[in-house]
Amino acid sequence: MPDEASRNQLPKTYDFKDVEQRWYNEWLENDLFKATMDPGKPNFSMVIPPPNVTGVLHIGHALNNTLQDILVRYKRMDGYNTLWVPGTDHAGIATQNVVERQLAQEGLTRHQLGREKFIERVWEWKAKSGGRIIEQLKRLGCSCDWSRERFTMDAGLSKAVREVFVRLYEEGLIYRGDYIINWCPRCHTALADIEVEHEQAEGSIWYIRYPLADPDDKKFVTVATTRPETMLGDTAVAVHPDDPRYRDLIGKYLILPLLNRRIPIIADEHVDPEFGTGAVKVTPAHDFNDFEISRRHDLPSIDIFDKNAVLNENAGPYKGLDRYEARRRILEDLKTQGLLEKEEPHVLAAGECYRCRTVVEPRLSKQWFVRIAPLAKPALEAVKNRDTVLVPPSWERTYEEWMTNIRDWCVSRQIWWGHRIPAWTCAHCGELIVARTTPRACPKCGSTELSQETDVLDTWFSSALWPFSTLGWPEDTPELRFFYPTSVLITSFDILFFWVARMMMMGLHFMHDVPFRYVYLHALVRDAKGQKMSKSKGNVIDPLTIMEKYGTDAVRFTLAAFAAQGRDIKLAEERIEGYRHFVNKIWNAARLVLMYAPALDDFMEITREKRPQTVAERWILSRLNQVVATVRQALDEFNFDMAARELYQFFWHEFCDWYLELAKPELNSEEPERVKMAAAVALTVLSKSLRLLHPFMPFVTEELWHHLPGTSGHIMVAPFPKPFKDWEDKEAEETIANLMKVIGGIRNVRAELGIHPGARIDLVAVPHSEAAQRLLASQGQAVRTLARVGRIDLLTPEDRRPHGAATVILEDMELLIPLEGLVDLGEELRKIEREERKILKELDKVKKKLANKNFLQKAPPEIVQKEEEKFRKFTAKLEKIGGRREVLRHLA
RNA sequence: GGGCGGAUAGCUCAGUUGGGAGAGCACCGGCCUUACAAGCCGGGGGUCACAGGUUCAAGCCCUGUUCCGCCUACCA
Repeated sequence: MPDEASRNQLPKTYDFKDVEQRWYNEWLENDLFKATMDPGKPNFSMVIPPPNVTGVLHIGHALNNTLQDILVRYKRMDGYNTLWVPGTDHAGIATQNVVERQLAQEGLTRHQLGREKFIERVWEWKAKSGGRIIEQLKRLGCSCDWSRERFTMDAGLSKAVREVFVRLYEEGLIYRGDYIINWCPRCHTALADIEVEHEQAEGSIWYIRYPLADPDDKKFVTVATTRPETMLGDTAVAVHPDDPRYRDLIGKYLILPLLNRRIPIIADEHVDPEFGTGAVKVTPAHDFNDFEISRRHDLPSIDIFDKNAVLNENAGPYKGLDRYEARRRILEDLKTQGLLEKEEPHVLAAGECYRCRTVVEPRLSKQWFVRIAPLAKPALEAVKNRDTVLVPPSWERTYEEWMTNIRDWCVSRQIWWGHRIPAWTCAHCGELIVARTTPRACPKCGSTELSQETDVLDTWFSSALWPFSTLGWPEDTPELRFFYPTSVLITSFDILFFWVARMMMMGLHFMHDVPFRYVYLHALVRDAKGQKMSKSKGNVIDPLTIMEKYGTDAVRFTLAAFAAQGRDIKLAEERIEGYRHFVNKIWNAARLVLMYAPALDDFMEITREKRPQTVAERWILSRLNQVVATVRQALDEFNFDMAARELYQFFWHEFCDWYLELAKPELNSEEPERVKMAAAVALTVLSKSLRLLHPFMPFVTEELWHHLPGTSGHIMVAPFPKPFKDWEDKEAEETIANLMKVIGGIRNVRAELGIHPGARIDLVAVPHSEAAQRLLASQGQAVRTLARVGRIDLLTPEDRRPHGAATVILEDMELLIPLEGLVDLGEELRKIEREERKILKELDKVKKKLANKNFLQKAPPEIVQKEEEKFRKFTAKLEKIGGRREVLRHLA
């Protein structure tokens, strides 16, 4: 804690460098992030979307975790038991790839190392570099309960995975079977449908002739295909049963070119006679549709690829060729034999592995699947009846669409890093055993020769359990009872299906309740031009670099201010620079307020008992009140951008630009009571603003908090401001609004006439109402200070106006600035005529409305009243402008 | 093919029950005014994509069109 002298003396600019580290450590040392389980308080809990252990903090993480931290800090200050569970994901394929690349540098493959040694290597790597992203989250200021950090491969979480797998198997919701799946020839594993990405691209479609085995009037059937190389695995050609072109051929045989295999012509409803030639080659082992057809017609499957998508012995002369080389050769050979009819351009969307971008190969193999329909149904219902609310709600339809058309989930992966599937096969009798613990002997035949399934589970299988596995499930822990379901999940929309949907399914199935009450889906961070950031494009904004450069608070505030619902964030470095200026503004406002802190002695903040005196004081407190309400509501509704903008606008343009300027005369007054009151109001607004800002900018607010008089403890656990009804003051707001018009008008005249900002000018004011008189009487000091006015003379509307004066005309007031010689009366006349025309136009619109009977009848009375008020104001202003115009015409 | 979102100032975007078009940045002009030049003061700039409709009243609601994104899909 700073001593009294340093408390009130701040350096001129804010240096975030040492501050950030210092306060983060202090929060940690004081256990301020730790969850409490006080039964007397409401709960707020979140689980972090676990970043990959391999990961490095990118701008998407920065956004995601900033938003979570804002919410959890807000709730913590607002008196909730808060729990934010952090952790990382083992990211099977990605992590395995990283370690394999390392091995490759040593000239090794994982196969040379063997499974156990390889896994050891991965753990070693994880111990050494796996914590990097966690450290980076700390730099971002995240207030996670680090004592509860979890990893998806931890013993506890692994136990949960086994429990879930076994239970689902016992319930018949997991099965093993030979099906066609997406195979990545580079990662050497099966992928789930959702892990395959489709990008449209220009390609070709080839028309190939398959000769009839017994030619009659027809010699061949032409098929169209985008993948000629798969013809080696063809076991039939299908046509639509009603297609007149082919009806007679059904049941006959074709000779598959190149391999000379006899294959039948079959009839299947699936074939679209309109497309291509209406005849489809059927390759059951390498195409999803063809696989379905083959099952309907009991056709054989011929796998022509090995795990690298290189042609195998079933490909005859093409054995050993890579699939693309094979395609070239096959097309060449067909051409030579006169069987290639034509090639046409064709748009297609080949599937790519989401981890490595290799084109995937549909492949028939033995895999494990989760039967999804029974799990998806309740997950769909939960969103429909709003047990879980998606924000923004536009995602509901997308979610529904996906949940309705979802297919069974392939969960087995042919890699080594992950949760090994708890299934064993008996070498003796072939029995399949699925068990929580390693079985010693086959329950059927008693043999001890059991071999465990070598596949591991999809990483998303374990992350689907995250909201309850991290809280201790399958044990019945106090945390689980206290914090499940979690309050909110904040994540990026692109993992809605990968992760959110699966957590919904698993949560409902195993916990009998949704995993979270709200899901807030934020957008992607793109570059300034709206392009996705990528290393290859070189347009990446690295959060660590910019945090280093502008400070963490500026980065966080920028991300929050741009986090509008349902829209991508286009981020440019200039934005962050702009918000760094805001951080500095806060710093300097605090410096000013603290200069007057000694005057406060015991008085401190404004409370119920201490009533503000001046109109400005009443005004700023009234505005503060509204801001408190707005910020709270915005955060409650996940409108982070609105909350941030409101705070920015209020603090800078109302508190700094107007209140502090208006307060300066008070602060420098000879009367101690006035100084005290002004300082107390300033301190109150500052203190509450800092608390409102703390969730967004934890560091600078904490630093300043400790310099404020009368504070204790840390701002991160100080109460979040609540609105205070007594401070509402519409009258003060109106007065200050009018004062701003007066000062603004005079400043405008000064600027237009090129009067030096330091020079004092005199003012002649003509009030046309009592309110105007009161304003001039009570706010003369403010006008003199903020508009650099010397004398203020008052005239009545009947008095003669001074010659050669610039004019400002308000609704109930004329302001004249006598500047003989400086004012070009001709220009002044033109200006006033311009203004007159503008008001006439406005007045015309109002008149039309008021003349409209329908408007008077149907519009709500308060709107009609408003229009009448406008009519009155415009007329009054016009009258004064007209008078002034006449005067100027005579003079000019 | 199906679905979703966007089009508002030069740029990036707010505008939540329909009721006088806003902010930040950029730009122009003037200021080192004792908190802040990372600042202060002033200023210009918009047929709210287009066409209809509902309404006393539309940036906002409805219909259609154009353009731009994204997601999804087994026309080979």
